[in-house]
Amino acid sequence: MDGGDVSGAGRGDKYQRILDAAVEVIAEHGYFNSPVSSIAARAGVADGTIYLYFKSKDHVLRTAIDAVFSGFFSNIREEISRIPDAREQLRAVARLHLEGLAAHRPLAVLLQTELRQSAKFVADFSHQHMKDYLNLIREVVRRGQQQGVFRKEISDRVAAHCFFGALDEMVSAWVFTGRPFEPEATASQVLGVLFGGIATIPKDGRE
Amino acid sequence: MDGGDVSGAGRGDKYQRILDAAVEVIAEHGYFNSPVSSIAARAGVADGTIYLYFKSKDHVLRTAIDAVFSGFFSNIREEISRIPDAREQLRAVARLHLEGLAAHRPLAVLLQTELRQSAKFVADFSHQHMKDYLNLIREVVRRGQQQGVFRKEISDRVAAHCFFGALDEMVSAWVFTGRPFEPEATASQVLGVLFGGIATIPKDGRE
Amino acid sequence: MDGGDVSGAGRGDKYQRILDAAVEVIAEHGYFNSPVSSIAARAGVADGTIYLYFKSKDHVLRTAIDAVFSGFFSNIREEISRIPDAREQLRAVARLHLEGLAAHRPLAVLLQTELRQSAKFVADFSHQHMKDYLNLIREVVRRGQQQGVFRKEISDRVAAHCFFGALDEMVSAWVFTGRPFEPEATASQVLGVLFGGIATIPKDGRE
Amino acid sequence: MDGGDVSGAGRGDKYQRILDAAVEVIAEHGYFNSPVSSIAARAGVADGTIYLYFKSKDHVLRTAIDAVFSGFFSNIREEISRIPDAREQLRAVARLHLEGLAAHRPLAVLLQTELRQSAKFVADFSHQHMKDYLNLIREVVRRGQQQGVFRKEISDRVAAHCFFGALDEMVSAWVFTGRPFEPEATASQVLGVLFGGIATIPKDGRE
DNA sequence: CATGAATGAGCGTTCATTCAT
DNA sequence: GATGAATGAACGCTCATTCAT
Repeated sequence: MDGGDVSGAGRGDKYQRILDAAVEVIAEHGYFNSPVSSIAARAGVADGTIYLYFKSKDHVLRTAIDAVFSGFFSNIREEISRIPDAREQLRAVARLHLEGLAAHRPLAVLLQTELRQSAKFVADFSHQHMKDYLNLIREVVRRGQQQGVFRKEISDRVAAHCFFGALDEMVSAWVFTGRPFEPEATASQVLGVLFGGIATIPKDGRE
Repeated sequence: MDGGDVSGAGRGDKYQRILDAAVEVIAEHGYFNSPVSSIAARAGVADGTIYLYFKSKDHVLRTAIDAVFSGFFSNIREEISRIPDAREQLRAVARLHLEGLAAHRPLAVLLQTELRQSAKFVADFSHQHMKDYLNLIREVVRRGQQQGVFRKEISDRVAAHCFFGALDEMVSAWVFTGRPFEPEATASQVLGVLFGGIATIPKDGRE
Repeated sequence: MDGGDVSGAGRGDKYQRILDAAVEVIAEHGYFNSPVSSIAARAGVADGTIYLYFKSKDHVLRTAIDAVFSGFFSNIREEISRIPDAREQLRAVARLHLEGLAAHRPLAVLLQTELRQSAKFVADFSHQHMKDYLNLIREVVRRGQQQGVFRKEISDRVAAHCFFGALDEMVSAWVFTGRPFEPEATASQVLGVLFGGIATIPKDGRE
Repeated sequence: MDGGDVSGAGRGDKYQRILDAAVEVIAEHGYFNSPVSSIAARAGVADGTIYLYFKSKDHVLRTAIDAVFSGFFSNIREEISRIPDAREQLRAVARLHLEGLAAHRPLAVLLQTELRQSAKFVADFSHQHMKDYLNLIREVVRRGQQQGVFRKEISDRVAAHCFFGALDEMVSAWVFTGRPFEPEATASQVLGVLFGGIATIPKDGRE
């Protein structure tokens, strides 16, 4: 495009404005309750303009989510690559996950809601992102097991799901309640639970 | 119009058939891709009949979900009340949670997807169920802490979220991948992680 | 046709009313300039009602035209079957063709215009009807040649096209000018030209 | 900007390129399925450029057709003026008509289809051309009647319509079937039918 | 002259809901 | 109660046309 300025109403940054508007509007009302006209209005463009940049309403949402995941992944991978210890890697993932979403609530809302829509939408599209993310976590878990810092008797798959599920739930709780959210502290607490476990006496799965 | 709700199982089984049909159809195609006429057809009733029992399409879904949660809760509460040990109580919750959903895939699909539609829907409606469920888990955690079997230094809120999030994620993984699911074994694995933690050396949050 | 159902706004004949309305509206404004809403309004039904009876706007037009052709064909075939002489058969075709269209101007307009739309529409659909009609005429021509009443040295294909083309043009002239039309007299004149030819001296193709 | 095809093709031929592109594109997809942007793309100009030369999409098509008819007429008039015999004049018209369209299939398609779009379009616009053409033919017929080579008892109007209708149908048959077309031979066959008639015994309108 | 991004009215179609039977 | 034909508002999307560059 042309050199876009940030001059308020914006000039040449329609593409990004549409993406942002879509995330906001859909986060507020849901995908199927968000007419294209609402997204256009929020973005400050005409309805038809959206179709100059995207093939369909669907495509707008997919693009927005793809962009988020891409940025998210490359960010995490980069940070992780600089950390040798698997425990610290997992800690970094937790922090980045929570910080990333805490920084942009509409996005978090969207990820906790629309991403889990009807089978078709999720299966065809966002499921791949989920798999990628989970695989990344599994790798870290396996690395920790090789390093001897994570217990070998637990499944890396299950551990990764528990880890992701716990983080995801913390975000959901925030998103659906709206209470203040402190990503750093939350990450710390979640890791406290997941690393050390809930039980006092190492009775379960721990001899 | 409807003059209140149809008390109990009602006369004909149409009421229940509509609920079942709604769960199935919506699980397959999603809420917004499930015309009322499809639900009616699946239930074997006329379109208009649905409005004799429910005041809107929305109401059908809400009622179905309410029924599920109610049954789920009373079931869990009853089972738990017979168990003295908090660890065993949590174990029972995990088992019932996974078994309950494993036994009825369409329901599981619906809970993992449609329940999280738009923030508004969740906030207005299903969030209350979630809160009830989480409170139930928190109570168990606190009981365990009093009993000395769960570590006192972790937040019961965080522990409950981690526990629920982990279970939820296992269901999601099943729902979105379709791979065979063994609730008993899965419950056991999840508890292995959550009770004992991932880490070997009690470094984190554990002295 | 139209002079029939004057009985109030009509009740259960919506199917036919939609077809009639479609023919009228499309004849007046053309297929692409006739919104479904206009057809619905003319038929005295709601927009959505049209989709209870037809799959699409396209389908309405196809159905109308199919009905016309079907009625037209069976009518012509029946009349022809009772006539032994090929010349009289051709005469009957001409008369029925012109009378049939003269009796329902909107239909004639539609056949002279929309039926010849863009390649896809014509090729896929109405072309088959045309072929059937032309084949019927060719058969009559061949029969006349066998009977010795039509010249053997002319191609039945070309003769049939000339015959149809001449009739078609007479209809077009009427449709586009709006001048009064006498099907009987016109048929007679056209046959006068086609049977006897234009030329006085049998110079051309006639020895 | 684009630095495209500035070479050779010349500067100011845009007007003609747009007309040609319109004929091609509309012949392929029909008027209403041919966005202005497609015509512009085919012509190698920007969408807006079309509006520098024409005041609407409609105007492009009208202009193209006007040009065709004008060229066609002046050509026919000139050729005819050099021929004394009315039979040969008619023969020339048939040949030029068929050759002219055979030489440029997109144009033929357009004339057989889009020209007959809606009654309104035809009535408002192309009908005048048709009338001119038919009058030209009628003149030739009358001339032949005066020369004694055409039968006086047939209406020049009807004869002209039959003649034009027959030619038109031959073109339609070619356009809609796509079979190979030999204008010279076809003209000859059509004239064989129209000059000499179909019937053997001069029974009809011929004593 | 030429561009092509932007506009927004208008389209075909769907579907939650109503109501006469 | 039960039906299902009928409604009409609302949607996603297209494209003729304009206008700042």
